[in-house]
Amino acid sequence: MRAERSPAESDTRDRIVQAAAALLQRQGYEGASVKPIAQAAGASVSSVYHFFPGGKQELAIEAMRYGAEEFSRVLARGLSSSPDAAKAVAACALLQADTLRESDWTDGCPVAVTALETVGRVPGIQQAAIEALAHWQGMVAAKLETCGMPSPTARALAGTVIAILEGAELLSRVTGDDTPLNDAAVHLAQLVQSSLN
Amino acid sequence: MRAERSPAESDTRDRIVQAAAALLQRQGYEGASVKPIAQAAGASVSSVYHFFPGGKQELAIEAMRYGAEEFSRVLARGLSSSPDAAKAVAACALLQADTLRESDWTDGCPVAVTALETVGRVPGIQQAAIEALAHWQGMVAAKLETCGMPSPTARALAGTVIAILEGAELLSRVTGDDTPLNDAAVHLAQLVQSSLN
DNA sequence: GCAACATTAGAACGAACGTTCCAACCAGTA
DNA sequence: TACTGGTTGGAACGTTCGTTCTAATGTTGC
Repeated sequence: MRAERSPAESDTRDRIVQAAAALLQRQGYEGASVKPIAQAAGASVSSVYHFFPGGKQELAIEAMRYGAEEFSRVLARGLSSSPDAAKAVAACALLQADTLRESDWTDGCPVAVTALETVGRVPGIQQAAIEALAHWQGMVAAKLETCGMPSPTARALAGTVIAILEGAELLSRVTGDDTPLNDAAVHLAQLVQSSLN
Repeated sequence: MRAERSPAESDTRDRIVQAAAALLQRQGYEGASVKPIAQAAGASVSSVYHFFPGGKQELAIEAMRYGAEEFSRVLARGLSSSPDAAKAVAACALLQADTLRESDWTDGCPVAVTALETVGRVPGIQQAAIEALAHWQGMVAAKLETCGMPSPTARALAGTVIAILEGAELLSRVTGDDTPLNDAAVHLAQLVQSSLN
């Protein structure tokens, strides 16, 4: 019937990537082992190695890319929520707080843990993390420029905005309390506002 | 001769804790295994289990406390570097950038990776992380209050200050570039300054 | 010297790790 | 029906994990 690619198998590959992304952001690279990933995806270990001949490392890189895109969409939604960059950036923090709270403090940034854990030891993962962070920074910088901020200033501030989001998420996840992210939202707006003057 | 406690054995215990702290912040909880820790400490595995009957978990908790105190000293040095809270907080970021750069991006926050990795799964570690973060936040808040900021405002802002430090360190470590921390220093000063008005 | 003690080296444990392999399973095509 | 090629289940590989155990090793007080 379908002549897309195959009957329904490529669906398995997607499930594996999603399950890997979920486990990676909860337990990190070393903590998320292959068997539980396959189990969570409703697949078998052989399927994992069939679709990812590069093994766990290749899967982790693709899972990180997948998670990074998901996070990009959340960021995009927050950034487009208001023409005012200060309000938009604050909305990102609040959106993140919602996502995090509703998922019992599990669905956060898919890059932080895995990247920190493997810095300088798994180049492919580090590279994927760098690209994700740069992409997010670019998104925020673009928003800031639409409000008249000069490009270099915007890039630097965007970096700190990402840093605040990452740091506040860390605090919120560890303490199991969304106060840090909510406070960060206020301070983000304040910082951006004072930079636009 | 010495009647302190014992001849030189408790020195071994300290070395184990230090080695564990170092490996934990580089590779996280799952990534830092017991044998390499003992090896790095110049001790044997039996010594680890002799001093820490609770095993890896007990060792990790104490190592995190040790690392957290070290980080507290860096923070204290930065905070006392200027009577102006804005400048003092910025100095913390620059100090962190120095430490990180000089150690080839390894000696950073001893809490972030391990805590994120074990959120909701190793209560003892999470608790130690919460205490460390709260302590640092308290230090920053105290500094802000000396500049006349009301206590609740200071506490909230101090939380975001810690978040920025953590987030910027994440970016710097992953990218291997101290630009995020240097930019964060500028924005930290700016944020605190605008909050003091 | 000897007994009592804390400390250590090294082997050993079962469990879990990432990975590989092969036999069975399906589609779709002839 | 047979054949083909992508997909899967399950067993098996060697390695490493955290942990335990037993001797041997100091070191301290008598």
